[in-house]
Amino acid sequence: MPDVTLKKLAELLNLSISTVSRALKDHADVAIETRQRVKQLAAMVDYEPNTYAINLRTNLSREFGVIIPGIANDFYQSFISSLEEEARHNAYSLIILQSGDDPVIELENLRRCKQNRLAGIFVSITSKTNDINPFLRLADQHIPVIFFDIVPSYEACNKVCVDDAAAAVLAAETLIVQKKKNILAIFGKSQLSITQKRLQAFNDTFSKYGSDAQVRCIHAGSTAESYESVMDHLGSAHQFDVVFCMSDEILIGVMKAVQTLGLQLPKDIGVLAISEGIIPTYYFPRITYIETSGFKLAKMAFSRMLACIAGSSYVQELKSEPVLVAGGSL
Amino acid sequence: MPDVTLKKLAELLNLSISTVSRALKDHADVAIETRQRVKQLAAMVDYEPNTYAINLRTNLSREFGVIIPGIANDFYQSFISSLEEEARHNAYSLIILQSGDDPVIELENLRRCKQNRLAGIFVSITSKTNDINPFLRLADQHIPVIFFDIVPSYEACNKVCVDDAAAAVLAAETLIVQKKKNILAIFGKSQLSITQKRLQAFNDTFSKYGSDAQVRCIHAGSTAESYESVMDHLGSAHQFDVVFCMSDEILIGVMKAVQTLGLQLPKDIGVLAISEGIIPTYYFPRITYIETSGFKLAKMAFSRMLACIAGSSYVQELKSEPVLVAGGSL
DNA sequence: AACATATTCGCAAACGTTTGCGAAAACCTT
DNA sequence: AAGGTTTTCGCAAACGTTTGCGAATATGTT
Repeated sequence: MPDVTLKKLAELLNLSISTVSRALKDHADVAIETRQRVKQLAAMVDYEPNTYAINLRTNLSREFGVIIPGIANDFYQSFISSLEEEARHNAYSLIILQSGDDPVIELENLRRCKQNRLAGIFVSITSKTNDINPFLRLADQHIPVIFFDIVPSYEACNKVCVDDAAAAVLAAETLIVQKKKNILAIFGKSQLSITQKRLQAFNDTFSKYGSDAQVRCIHAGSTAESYESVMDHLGSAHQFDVVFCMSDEILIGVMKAVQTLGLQLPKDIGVLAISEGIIPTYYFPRITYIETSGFKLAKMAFSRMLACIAGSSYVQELKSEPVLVAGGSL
Repeated sequence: MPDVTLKKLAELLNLSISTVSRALKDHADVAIETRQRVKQLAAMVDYEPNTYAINLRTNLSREFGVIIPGIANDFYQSFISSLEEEARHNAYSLIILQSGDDPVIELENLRRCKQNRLAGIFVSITSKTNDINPFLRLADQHIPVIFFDIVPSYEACNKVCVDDAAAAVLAAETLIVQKKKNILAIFGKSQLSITQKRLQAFNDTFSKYGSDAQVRCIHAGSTAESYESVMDHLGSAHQFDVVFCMSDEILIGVMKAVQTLGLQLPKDIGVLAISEGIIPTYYFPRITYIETSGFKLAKMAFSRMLACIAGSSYVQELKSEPVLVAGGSL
């Protein structure tokens, strides 16, 4: 039984296509009993409206594009998971496009979003994206673009991201309250804006409170580098009482080192991280962390998207407030 | 500058719509120089064909649906990541639908796939799905369905999954070769077919080789349960020399317990897991595991899908061969 | 120069749906 | 019973594209 269309239904019912169409959407123009006849048959033969015809006719789409560097990341995972739920509840679907942190593929993905005339796009740009004009141009085509997580710096556009500064401040305050005096703080690649923001706010906070803590800041570009650094610094007779990790990636390296050295948390060393929230539960005791959850961000991004579709034309930068989740590592 | 269509191009060039359409796809019926004129203008004004019109006209789609219980899972993450790459290279897109392990939502998602007349769908069913007829009926609509990972048991359908038995056999053989004598083996929920297959093959292998190893099999339905079990069994003066984990979920619980008890790998206890491959790298030493990678599975699933679209009508059950990845935990 | 063939292009229908508008039929109102 | 409303429905155009077919023009052959 191939595709059943409005035309077929109309023939079967001795009605016109328009009447069938209207009946199915409870249009007041068609008699109640006719509506029921139509709906009954439609259900019987498993009629499903052809989305392509609808989208063509209405020039509207119920699909959002999501362009991200890569899906294999706890943050994007929770973001997408949450976004998909929101979308589904609003009868939208999600199309996932990975750019592999390659601006060329990213552009190609953007082209496809445009070609598919999607209802809107969520995008987390690659670390190498420097021209965001192609994105902004979509706004002219009435395709709203919401940047999230990794967002362009200066331009006027819709952004939804973690409040990096607030997270770092909260981390620093936590350490100060806990009276940690010798802190090993590990940050990511120094050229990344996220690193710069967190590092700056972290250090500023210690100054602001006039803390006398010794803070040793180092950079690690990967889990492996993070591991090596910690092995070096915590090797023997170290003087640190806590390690701060800027990200999950770094936390993993730190915890590997902790295991290698056979250190006990929090007796031998404390650990505090900024994290998406999954990784900290993998260890004992559970790591204390500042949460930068993709879930919340997705909700914010989605409602911003709906606002844009509804006509809101002004741009806005939203930040998700980080919270401290206490584990047993401090 | 709103949408530019073939008609607009035609007017601008003083050509007919058909000629413009043909020119853009290098049809031999249109003069070489005309083609170039057309293409040039099209590039200039950023023309993008309207996908909806094309799909409607050709009754073809370049989108695949992916229905999974939930995206927040390392296995699905690597599967989707890999599948998206394959899709992109073949000019397809991926629509992600989560069923939240709820058969009702799963059915709803299926309906949407049908409504969108997708080119095909990949589905990993929920643990509670018992009627797969709705899926099979899509085949009548010429929408190929490829089941992956969690697949229905008996019916004739296209399945691509991990070779559970082979993975368990390989695990058992590894333990036998390493001359482990006291084995604590932790499996998932006993009613899951994946658990049954792995448990059976695991035990059978010890029998087959006439091993004299003591194997204690227990079940754990979650990471937390896994943690508790290990705490009980490895608490004090235990006699085990190795713990086998059927899955990542279980491995995480085991490793938490190992950390809680302050055990050193592999000196105090050995650990072997069946895993997707990410989690084992989070620990020191890296956990030795049998790999059941989502990447490989995705490639297999995708090529099977292409075959189906190309007309292959027979169904097939494909299994991905597991491999042993040596870490330092044995 | 006459004809055949090749090249280049346009007409028009079709895909399945939505929707403004008008027509027919039914129902009131007086 | 005549006019006015309301209810119920169908006609036809439109969305942007593809494609079979035929027409017009150009090219080749004798």
